[in-house]
Amino acid sequence: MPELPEVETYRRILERHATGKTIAAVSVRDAGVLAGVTSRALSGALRGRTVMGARRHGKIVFADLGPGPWLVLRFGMTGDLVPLGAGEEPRFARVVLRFLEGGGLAYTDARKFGSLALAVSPEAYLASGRIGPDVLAVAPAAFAREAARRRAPIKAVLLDQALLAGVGNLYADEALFQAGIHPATPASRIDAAGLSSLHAVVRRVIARAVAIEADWSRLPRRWLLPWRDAGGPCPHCGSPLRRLRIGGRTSVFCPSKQRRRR
DNA sequence: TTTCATGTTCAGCA
DNA sequence: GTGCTGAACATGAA
Repeated sequence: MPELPEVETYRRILERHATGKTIAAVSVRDAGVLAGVTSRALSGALRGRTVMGARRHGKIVFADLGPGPWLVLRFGMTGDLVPLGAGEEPRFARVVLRFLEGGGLAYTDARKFGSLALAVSPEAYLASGRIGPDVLAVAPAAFAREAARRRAPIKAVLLDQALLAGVGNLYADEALFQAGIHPATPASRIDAAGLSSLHAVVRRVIARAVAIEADWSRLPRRWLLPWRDAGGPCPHCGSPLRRLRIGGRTSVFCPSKQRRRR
């Protein structure tokens, strides 16, 4: 279940369960999740290396293995990172790492939209893809300036990883809900102050979700997300929530709180 | 059986 | 070249 808050919990899992440990074995159960590397090359590059730590940028996790290439983990729609005891192997495990000291980690991904890759460094990897600054790190003015020249719906702009890395479909809906902005509003129709405050809302929403470790049972009941799937009433005004397809993704919003502008 | 899905990428069009 | 939209990817769950 990976947007930035979920991916941050994966980073912590990696840090907690792998830091200081040495990779003894790499089992690729489905090479379909490997990007730009063969099973053999991945195993060769990882075996014998010690995990020094883990970084995150947007929805991407980088495992620091000391001198040599970094391991890059992306989670697609259904990726997860699962700590393993001896002999365990979860459903949908695609790659399994076992540590010399015992235990292991499984990279699971039912739909296989995620990927594992090797990179010279996080910086090199990010520069070669089109990944913008992490949403928790970028300055509001920079976001407002960029977004103001887009004519696409604000919802699509929030999801553009080249502009803001880390915002996904669900938290984008939450932020627009809290900001009172209709998801189909052309970004260029929102003034600078509106874009800046939207940016602040996005950061607050994502920071809060990180703080509760992306545990949805702990989401505030006044948020949209607990009610989003049920199509249930707006937690503020009771209006039936509405759904709309924007930029190929489903948007859920409150038609009364988020009025359409054009 | 059909529809939908927390992401990314690419072809095609204006 | 630029910006935008929609399809495709592979698969499980409702």
